[in-house]
Formats: sequence, C-alpha cells, structure tokens
Amino acid sequence: MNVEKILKTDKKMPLESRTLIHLSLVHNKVGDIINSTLRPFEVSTQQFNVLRILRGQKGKPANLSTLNERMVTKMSNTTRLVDKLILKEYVDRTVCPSNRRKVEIRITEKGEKVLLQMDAAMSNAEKEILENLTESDLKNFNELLDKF
Amino acid sequence: MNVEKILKTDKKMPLESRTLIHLSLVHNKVGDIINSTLRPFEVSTQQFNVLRILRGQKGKPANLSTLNERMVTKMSNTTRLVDKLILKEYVDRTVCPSNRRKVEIRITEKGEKVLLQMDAAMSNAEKEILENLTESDLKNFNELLDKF
DNA sequence: CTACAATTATTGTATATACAAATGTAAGAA
DNA sequence: TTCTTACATTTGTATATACAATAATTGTAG
Repeated sequence: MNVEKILKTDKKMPLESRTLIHLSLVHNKVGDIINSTLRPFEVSTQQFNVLRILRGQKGKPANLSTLNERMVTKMSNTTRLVDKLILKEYVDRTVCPSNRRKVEIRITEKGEKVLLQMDAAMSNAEKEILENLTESDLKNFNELLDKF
Repeated sequence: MNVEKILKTDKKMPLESRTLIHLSLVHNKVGDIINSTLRPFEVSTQQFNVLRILRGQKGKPANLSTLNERMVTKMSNTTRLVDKLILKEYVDRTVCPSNRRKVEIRITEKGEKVLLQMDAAMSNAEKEILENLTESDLKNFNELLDKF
C-alpha cells in the first residue's frame, strides 16, 4: 500500500501526517476485507465481536457493561446490536435475577454453530490481510502500536 | 496502549488476531482525538479532509470524483459532505461549463481562514498522538503499514 | 442523426452510530 | 419508611454511512 499513489498526489507529506493517514488507509482496507468476509453471514464486525466475547464467557452470561468494556461501541449501540443478534437467534437476553437492572446475555447453540463457520472464514481473511508480514514484522508492529 | 488491559482479558491471543484488534484500537483512539480536536470547529474529519484537498488544489477546482479518489468515503456521501460545507460557506459548487455532468468545487476565503485555525489545532493533536514515537519509529511504522 | 452505452453526480432508503434524555431498579441517608 | 442518589440499560433523535436506483449529460456505433 503506497499512500501517495492511493491519494493520487506527489506532494511530500510531513512524516507525522503521513503516518496518521497511512494508518487510516490500512484500517479501512482491513475493515473492508473483514466486512466482506462476514457479509455472507449477515453480521457486522461488531456483531461478530459480541458473539466472540460471549463464547469466551464459556456459559457464564455477560451483561451489557461487560460487552461494552471489551468493544469499541457506545452503550446505547450495544443494546441495539444485541437486539439484532436476538432477532437472528444467535444470543438470548434475560433479566438478571439477582439485580434486575442488569441483563444476562448468552450465546445460543445456533449462535455457536454459525460462529464456528465465521471463524474459519475470518481466519482465511486474516491470513490474506497479513500475508506480506513475517512473524517478526508482526511483533515489531505490535510494539509500535503499543506506543500510541 | 495495552491490548489485553483494554479488552480486560488475560487470554493469550494469536499474534495475527491480536495485531488486527490492536490496529483497530489504535485507529479508534486516534480517531477520537482527531474528532474532539475538530469538534469546536463543527466539522467532521471527512469535512476537514475535503477542505485540505481543496486547498491543495490551489485555486484549481476539484470535481466530486477527484475528491473521492483522495478520500475514503463513497461517492454519494461526498455529495452530502460537500452540501454541508456549502451550508457553512466553506466551499462553493458550480456546474462545470465544459462538461455539465461535472461540478467544480472550490474552497472559499472563509473556508481557507477557518482551515488555518484547524491546522494549528490538528498539528497539536498530531504531536500529542505521536508523542511516544521517535522519527525512526515512525519510519519503521510506515514501512510496516506498506506491507498491508 | 439516432439509439445506446458510459460518465458524473444526486437522491432514496435502510442501517449504523453518537449523544442526551428517560426508564426502571437498587442502595443508602434522614 | 420516604427521599435522594447512583446504577444499568433503553429509547429518542440527529447525523453519518452504505448501497442501489435514478437523473442528466456526453460519447459513440451504426
């Protein structure tokens, strides 16, 4: 990915701005690939993330705040995100008996099943996205990301 | 930025997935800072980008496809993005006389003026975002981004 | 010249997201 | 108890974005 070519400019950009633009371009490219990987399953990236988090709970239900902590979205969106997953019967939501302000969200059998299929597709997508990076590149890259 | 801490998990993630999540987290953080930097000026990041591109044209008008090429948005959104900038009187749009399918979009005096103020704010934001990265980090980082 | 295809931009519509306000529940003080 | 405050989630609303359909103009084959 060449920034100048994509932006169709030959102007010399300051390294700082160039870095942030570059980051954005890469993020977009990655996002596009992930979106189109998940499209056949009719879930968004965020919905996929919710499903993964719920599976990680290993039966233990998650409430909205927990989901929120581990995601990028805002609270209000998480509610509606879960609404959509419920419609697809991938998760269920019940009021928490010990504290009725809270909700308990769990992945369903059906949810687990489709999630497995998504995993396979996503794993391929990841390989495709990162095909030009060696393991040492990846480590290096993560270290740099840590500095942000 | 520590991925595991942010996701509040102690699970060992595969390096590949971790990298993509890490990238997303950093991108979000950067986006948040940029958004709040631009908020006082009541423009979105995309609107800011349009203004910068138009200034780069140095008087030469840009049409929608040109803007599009240099941005991440879709065509239809660019139309509405420009609509909003016109409302603020930061740009103007006229039908291209030589090819009436096209439009000519220019930054106005007023637009140039506020853009200068935004530049100053953004330059500070950039410094803040990148304060922990050395010049060699930045070069290194850009090289790695090129591999995506 | 006419008909059809290609180009450029806009509009319609559904979905997504941000932010603030509202709802319902719990916990603590007077 | 009742009042107040804090908590967890949901709803309302404005704005943003994606994608498909449409409109307007130009280019071109016959």
